[in-house]
Amino acid sequence: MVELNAPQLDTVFHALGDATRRHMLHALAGGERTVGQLAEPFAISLAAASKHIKALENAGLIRREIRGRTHVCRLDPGPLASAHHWLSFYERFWTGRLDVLEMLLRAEDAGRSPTPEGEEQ
Amino acid sequence: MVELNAPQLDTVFHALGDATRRHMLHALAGGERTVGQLAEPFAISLAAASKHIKALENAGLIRREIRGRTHVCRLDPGPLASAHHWLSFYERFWTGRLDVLEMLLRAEDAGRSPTPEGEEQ
DNA sequence: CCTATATTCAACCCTATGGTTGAATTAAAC
DNA sequence: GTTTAATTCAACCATAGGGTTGAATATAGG
Repeated sequence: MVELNAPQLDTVFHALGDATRRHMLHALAGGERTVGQLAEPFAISLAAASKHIKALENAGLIRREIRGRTHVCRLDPGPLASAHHWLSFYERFWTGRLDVLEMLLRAEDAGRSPTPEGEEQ
Repeated sequence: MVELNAPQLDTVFHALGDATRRHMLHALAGGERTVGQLAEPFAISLAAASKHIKALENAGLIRREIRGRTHVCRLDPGPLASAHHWLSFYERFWTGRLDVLEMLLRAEDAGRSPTPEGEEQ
């Protein structure tokens, strides 16, 4: 999996922070879609949809292939995998694996100022 | 796990779309931190840091407890779990589980216009 | 009480974002 | 070759975002 650096995570999470774009990704999970097809469900102009698609493309979430006068988009799961992986770091906080949690906290928190003692009990 | 609705996913992903805020979350993975402690690593004003923290709080990613004159923040993993879960929908696209992928595509894509034939080979 | 500390509030600035409309581009269709 | 269709481009508008500074708030400590 490709580890995204900070600026790339910025653009990926930013792209995901919009319901229209998330909906477009979901549509693309069903296979290739043209710009027109992606725009169709929304009550916005094609130009606006085009900007959303460009944001997704910019984040690397989709790839575009120009076939004649239509632009065909397809999902590129790589950045989604990276975002998923980034979030996985915090997985121990919502699973019951408190043993792992504590170990990691000890390790990562070592060498810090007064170091608060509470540590999520 | 709490399923976040669209507006909540908006705020969560938006909050994650900033390196400063992601860094703050990472710090909070090490235990409780005050506003001052969270702000310290960054070359920004305390007011700016306060806004970032408010964005995280607004997204439900952190909780704040006011102890005297200091505000102590701690991670709330719930929304991270929801974001992670949201991304998991796409997991089949980056894992090798093409069998599952194809089944799901067939199911979800049923009843759609010309239905492109390519379907990510 | 007075002072120092921790944090927010308010006003402001600049840039980015998401939307619009109308013109431009490109290719398919006839 | 003219028309129609699929997209983008450019200019514009309003609002949100992230930053600043200076004043306000509230509490801890002498």
